[in-house]
Amino acid sequence: MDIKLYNTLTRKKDNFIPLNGNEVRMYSCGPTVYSYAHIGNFRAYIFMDTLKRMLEYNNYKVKHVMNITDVGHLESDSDEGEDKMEKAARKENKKPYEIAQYYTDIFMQDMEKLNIEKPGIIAKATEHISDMLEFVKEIIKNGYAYETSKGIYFDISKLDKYPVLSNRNIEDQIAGARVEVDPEKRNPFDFAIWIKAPENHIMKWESPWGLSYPGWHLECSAMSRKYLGETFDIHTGGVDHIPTHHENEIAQSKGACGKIPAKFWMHVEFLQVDGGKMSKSLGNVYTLKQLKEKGIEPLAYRLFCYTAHYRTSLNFTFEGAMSSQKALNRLREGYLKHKEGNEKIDKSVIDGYKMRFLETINDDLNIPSAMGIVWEMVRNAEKSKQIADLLLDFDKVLGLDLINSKKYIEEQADIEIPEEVLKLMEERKKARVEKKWELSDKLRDEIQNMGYIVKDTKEGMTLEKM
RNA sequence: GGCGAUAUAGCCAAGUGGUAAGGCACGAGUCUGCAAAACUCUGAUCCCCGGUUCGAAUCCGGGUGUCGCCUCCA
Repeated sequence: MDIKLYNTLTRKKDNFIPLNGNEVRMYSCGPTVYSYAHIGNFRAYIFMDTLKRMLEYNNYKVKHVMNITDVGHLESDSDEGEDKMEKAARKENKKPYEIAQYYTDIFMQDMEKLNIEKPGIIAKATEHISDMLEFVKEIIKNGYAYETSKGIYFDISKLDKYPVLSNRNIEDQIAGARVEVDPEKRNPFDFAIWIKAPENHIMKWESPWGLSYPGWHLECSAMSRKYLGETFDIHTGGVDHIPTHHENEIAQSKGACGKIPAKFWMHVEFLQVDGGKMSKSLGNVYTLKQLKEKGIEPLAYRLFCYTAHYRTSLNFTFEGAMSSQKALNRLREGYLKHKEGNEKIDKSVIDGYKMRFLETINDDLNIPSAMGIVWEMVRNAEKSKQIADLLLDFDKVLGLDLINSKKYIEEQADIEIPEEVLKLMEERKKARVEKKWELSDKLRDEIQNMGYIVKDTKEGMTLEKM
């Protein structure tokens, strides 16, 4: 079945056909590991993972590369300010490499909690310095770069077209910009591909221009080519990458190889918080850990991301995240009911679900719409193993780890209960047998005051931590 | 100022020409001694104005609001 994907390069949904047979080569812009990744960052990685799963569901083999930026990303996405890594290192009084390792580890753990499949190749910038240096030399050799006192700059006037991803008019941009232009640059939008290191700079390498370090955009050009070749199928990132990072990446690759590296450029819209931007000054930059503290599982956040299409901005609120947590719990219970069901469902119904699901995910990864089908199945009054199996099949794309539903439900119930609460439980049980309802209600209140909610089910009393 | 998005029920949101998916909340009901949970049922004509069309949330024009990028916070 045809797959359609929205391509920022062409500004429309294009038919997706891999360049090389059954193999899809995909590159995703990964994190700059100078701090904790927040839920906005993870929206992008959840998208990247779901896209990859969708392609695999269509029987493609996906070769997936993600970078880890551990050098060269300056405070500004262009080439102003201090290196983010070094700034964090100074602040935390550690070495840049320690900072990188620490935040990379946490990042990978968070990825796992979100059930994001680890990309086959994870490329660290600092481990590819020689590849990048080689890339710079090629750009220079082809006449697309020049040296200044600060480093090697890419000369965008040598390109047939810049920018290619957006319709910006360079002159208008310059007129509206408030940044002072480096007088050594030939064009205001020229950017550094290689930066000469100041005396006190820690991360630096030998090069024909002395001790220096790579510009941020360079790593993606060099590493994507190394692992995926000069041209590959898909490049993913956040919308913030469109105007500078990806634009410059394309410029560099054209400078070195004369080609736009990826056929499809796919961008995830931003996550908003409480209707506005997430920003440190507002104190609303949340991490997965903070969500967890409020009782929202990472997988519930994943499901939350599925409420909106990846190309529309999604408004995060704790209320909204809680609703996804509840929905996830119901989804798990619904799955288990089907798993234990014995109804026979007509094959045409099952095939219908499957066909609609495939159609909708193949239409530019319309997961919100696909979830509508999932709920329709879950709510089907005829409880059937066929539906349970199909839900698991769909979960190959959704990545909600439904197969472990039981485990998650048990984990939520499996809490340590203090002695006193257990004692009150026993008393209440007795009261209920004796039908002393007033006493029973009183004991329930007492237990609740200690932080536990009592539920009377057919199987007996259960406790839930508040 | 430039560029780009977006505006659908209380909230989060699908839906690109034929009379509005889904989730959560609310309300009603089933169950329960009661409650909770679970399950079932219930709600919108789609920012405003004008146009095209037999027919528009969906296309066009003009407004207005919100958001993002260009500029430090993603």
